[in-house]
Amino acid sequence: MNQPQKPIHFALTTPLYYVNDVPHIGSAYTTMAADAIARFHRLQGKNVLLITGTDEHGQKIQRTAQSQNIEPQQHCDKIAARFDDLWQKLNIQYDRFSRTTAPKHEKIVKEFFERVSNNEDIYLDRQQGWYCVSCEEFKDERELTSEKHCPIHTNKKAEWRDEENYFFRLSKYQDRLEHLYATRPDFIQPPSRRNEVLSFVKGGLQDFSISRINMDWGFPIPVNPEHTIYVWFDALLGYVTALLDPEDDPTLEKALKNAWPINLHLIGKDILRFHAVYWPAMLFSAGLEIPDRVFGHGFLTKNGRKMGKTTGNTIDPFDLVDRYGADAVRYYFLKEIEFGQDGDFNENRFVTVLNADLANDLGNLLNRTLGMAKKYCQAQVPDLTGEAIATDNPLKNQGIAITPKVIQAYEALNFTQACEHIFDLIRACNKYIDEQAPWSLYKQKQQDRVEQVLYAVLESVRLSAYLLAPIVPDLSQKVYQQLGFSADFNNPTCLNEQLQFEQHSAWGILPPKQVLQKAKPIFPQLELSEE
RNA sequence: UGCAGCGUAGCACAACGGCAGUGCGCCUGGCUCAUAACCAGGAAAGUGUGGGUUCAACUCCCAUCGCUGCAACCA
Repeated sequence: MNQPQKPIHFALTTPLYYVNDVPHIGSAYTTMAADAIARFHRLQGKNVLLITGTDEHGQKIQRTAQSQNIEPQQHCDKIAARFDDLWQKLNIQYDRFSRTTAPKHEKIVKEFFERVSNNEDIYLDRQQGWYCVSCEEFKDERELTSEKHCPIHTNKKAEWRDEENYFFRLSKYQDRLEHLYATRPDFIQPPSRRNEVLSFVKGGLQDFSISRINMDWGFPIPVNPEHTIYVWFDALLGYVTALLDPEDDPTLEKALKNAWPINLHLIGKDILRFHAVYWPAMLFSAGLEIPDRVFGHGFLTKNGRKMGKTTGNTIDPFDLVDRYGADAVRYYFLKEIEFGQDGDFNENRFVTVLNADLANDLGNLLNRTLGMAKKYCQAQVPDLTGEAIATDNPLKNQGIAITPKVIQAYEALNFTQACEHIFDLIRACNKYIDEQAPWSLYKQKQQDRVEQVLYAVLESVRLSAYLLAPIVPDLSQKVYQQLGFSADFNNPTCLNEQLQFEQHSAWGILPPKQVLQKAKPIFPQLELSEE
């Protein structure tokens, strides 16, 4: 028998990214945030399931593949691999990579469709109108430009379509959705996004089409193979398929057995409606529970301007990681951009922020302190414990105070605030060293005081690194290593065995006389590199 | 056009109706343990604009300008 699995305590998803093109910075942003949240929960000893993946069906994919003279599946495989590459580079620890072209996914979609259909929520109707292939959507005539071009894809002409489609009876769920929003005010976050959804729903819901005709890259509608299931109905269910263990039969029952409902869907604000309106309605129809929370984060700009391939104003995530490293990229986007709001990427600012926080405030702090420990304490942690440090020691007090604040910030997905609390402590350490001037105390032969000071600083650095680990795991790892720990923040087993939260999130646990390693800059100062 | 939000030092953000703060940058000084680092002091906004309520307004109200988001199937 297999060992009984620990139940999932926290399941979260990124979107299943559309494989129309190689991953862009927006996908990376969502995924970095998701990974930080996942790591935060794992740090607390929870069994976490982080789901990401790719959405691979639709006419756009079909046509893209065609234009390159390859099979759609070949194209999908190629692009999906690129996503995975980027996640490796960014040190993303996902648990499931769900692809909508997976055979087991088809089974799940079919079963789900039948449930919804049996509930009489699917019907056939005629749809006429202008269709943008790039959006895979029907457009209102008034939305289009005078040349009948889609407003989003201004280089593409919309096509006139007159076809029969299957529709999902979204309108039926108007009341239940409104009740959901009213009774669970935290379901949609942040509040500004919630308001948008509320006002949208208040305007009255119309049924939406869930199939396309004349398109074969996708799953056929079970009752009518002439029709292909439209991307959203298919893609959202990828979250369910992802829950299947490898040995499971692909049934809804199996999929939902241990991690349903999902605790958090993390998405960009552009796909909020699908997750906050369509998705819960689909789940209502199928009789499934609703996820706990949907968080729509903001969009990124570059140098204050909208990003876009047509304007050439883009950020290549691969290039950014290659030039600056995963921790730097993760830190900038999570700390420097308020999560939920739009934010800007500016390379100048990127470099100054990283140098100020990671190289100078934190990196140099560790470096200078280890230097003193080597000179004054034989490269060992002073023979003290946290308890031996005076109760009025400012670092001790601040160290004790920050953990609950940081936890709260992480739980609210407020990475900026979590970092700010941590860096308050780090800056306090630098100030404390200056005030205490251990080098003078040493010359005055006040060894006891030197040791008190260094212990308090080393321990505060340790705590800071521990609390930063969800955001900059490799950096935290280096700090811990130099402080004489062997545990690895990237290794889940270590988290449970050597880095337990109750112990390491407390101030004062640095083991007396632990042998310190050689000081080596954990984060070298960056220089603004040429693009 | 309708609904929502935003507009605060050079930049990015903060401020239960009660002395407008923080980080980056800038100037001056200090220190020497340290990654030209760190610490201290300073210059710099009177809060888009015009009214109103109040003993007191960045905060509440009205108007106005500017920007952003949403308004049916777009990461």
